Amino acid sequence: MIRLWNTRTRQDEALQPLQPGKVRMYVCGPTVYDRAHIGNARPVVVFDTLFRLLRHVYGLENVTYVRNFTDVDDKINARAAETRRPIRAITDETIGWYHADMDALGALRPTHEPRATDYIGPMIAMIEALIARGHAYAAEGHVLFDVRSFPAYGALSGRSVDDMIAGARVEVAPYKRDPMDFVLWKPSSDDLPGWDSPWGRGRPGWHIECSAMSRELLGETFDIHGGGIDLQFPHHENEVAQSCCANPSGKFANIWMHNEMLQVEGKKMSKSLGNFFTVRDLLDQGYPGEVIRLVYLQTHYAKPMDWTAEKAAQAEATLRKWRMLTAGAAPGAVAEAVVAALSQDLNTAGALAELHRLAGAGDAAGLLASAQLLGLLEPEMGAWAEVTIDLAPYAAQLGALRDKAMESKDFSAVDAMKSALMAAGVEVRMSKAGVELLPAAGFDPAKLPVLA
RNA sequence: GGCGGGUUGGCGGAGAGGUUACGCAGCGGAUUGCAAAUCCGUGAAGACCGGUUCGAUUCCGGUACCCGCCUCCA
Repeated sequence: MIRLWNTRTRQDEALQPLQPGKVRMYVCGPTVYDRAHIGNARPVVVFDTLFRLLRHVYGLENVTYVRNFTDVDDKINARAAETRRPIRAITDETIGWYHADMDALGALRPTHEPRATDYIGPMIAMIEALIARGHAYAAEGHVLFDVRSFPAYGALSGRSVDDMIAGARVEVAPYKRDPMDFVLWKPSSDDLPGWDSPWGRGRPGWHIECSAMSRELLGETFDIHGGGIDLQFPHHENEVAQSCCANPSGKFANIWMHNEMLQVEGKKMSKSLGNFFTVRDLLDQGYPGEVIRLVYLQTHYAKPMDWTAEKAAQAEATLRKWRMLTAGAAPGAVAEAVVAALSQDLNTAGALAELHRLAGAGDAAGLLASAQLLGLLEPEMGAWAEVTIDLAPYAAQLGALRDKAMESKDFSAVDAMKSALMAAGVEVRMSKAGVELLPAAGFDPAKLPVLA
């Protein structure tokens, strides 16, 4: 039994699939105009982990996961104008980057990754239905959603239309009936991408794509809708309004899940503070994707997460240890305690504690299988931890120096070499049995001492 | 101003109304030429003020501080 915190009802609820035995999930994906930053990656890892849990519990073929690409947006248009490149070239390239970067974090590809521009027809149809039902109106080439026509508007994010207007930082366009009315369709000038519609050549507003694509691919109602908490308002609120008003059933997503934001070294990530990183930046700096993933999993998804270099170093040390312990082992059964922790509102930190327990008990098979449920210790993600250089000659030389020193009682040469090895991130183990060298956290072959 | 979230030991970070979280670091011991690794043992917490309770870090109320959204940037 999987329990999840539903931000819509503000309650902890048991996941009871609307179609018994089959789970359908929709997560808001990126607007593709630039590299994904590490904040964008958090929902990817969070919902990938949920996807993996769902597949484990319900079976691979019984979970449908949809994550969209927003490839029509004014940010993309601006990027195209500024670089003088075709829009499609920018979105195709960015999608390629996104795939490469998220793959590196061990995120499985969703079942469907629809592009908004492939669903303009369904969007137009949905907008027409909203007009026909009296929830939207056309004005000056725009189509707007009439928020006063949907009494539940604001319920998802816990606001009321009147409160929001009191806050009054809303753009009041003359053609709006109510300041909170939002755009479903807007006109495009000749230099902007546009599609023919009953309201003239134009393009969709931001929110309608998720309503249209989720209905096409998952149906009017589905089980889980996810995304960052920053999307709760207005994006998700507007999705709810559109879908509930356009769908004959009047229903939409059952459980809403929102992940909290990410900070860097205790501060909001921003370009002005110089703490803005893309996933690719971190990968290029030498942080393995698996290490980044483990850092993410250490914090419960509903709490703010802080990215720090210190955490990454600890995560790297942990993964090295686990990889060493499980080297050559075949995955056994996934530990029940790990599934139980994840089933409790995706308690990844609790699941990791269980992994530490398995490691402490020396259960390599259980550790491997359980870690892989979390997307860790996957064989294809372990290249970074593999020893690419043979340390045996170093061990031999250190051993020889040590043997000499045992007789002469002068250990200075041994200590010097040991220090050099440790500076290169090598763990030095000397015992009666001999000398053993292992790569440890921060291992850097370039720093190894020169052999005599 | 409106709405939402957070505050746990040196650091990170969970669960549970009463019994050891866990990881890293620390301390004592074994071991070691010295270390490392390993093993054994061990100290350390719940922002603040009230309330409910036999008992709260865990429930309720308030205060303070921090963060996010409401506005292009997640």
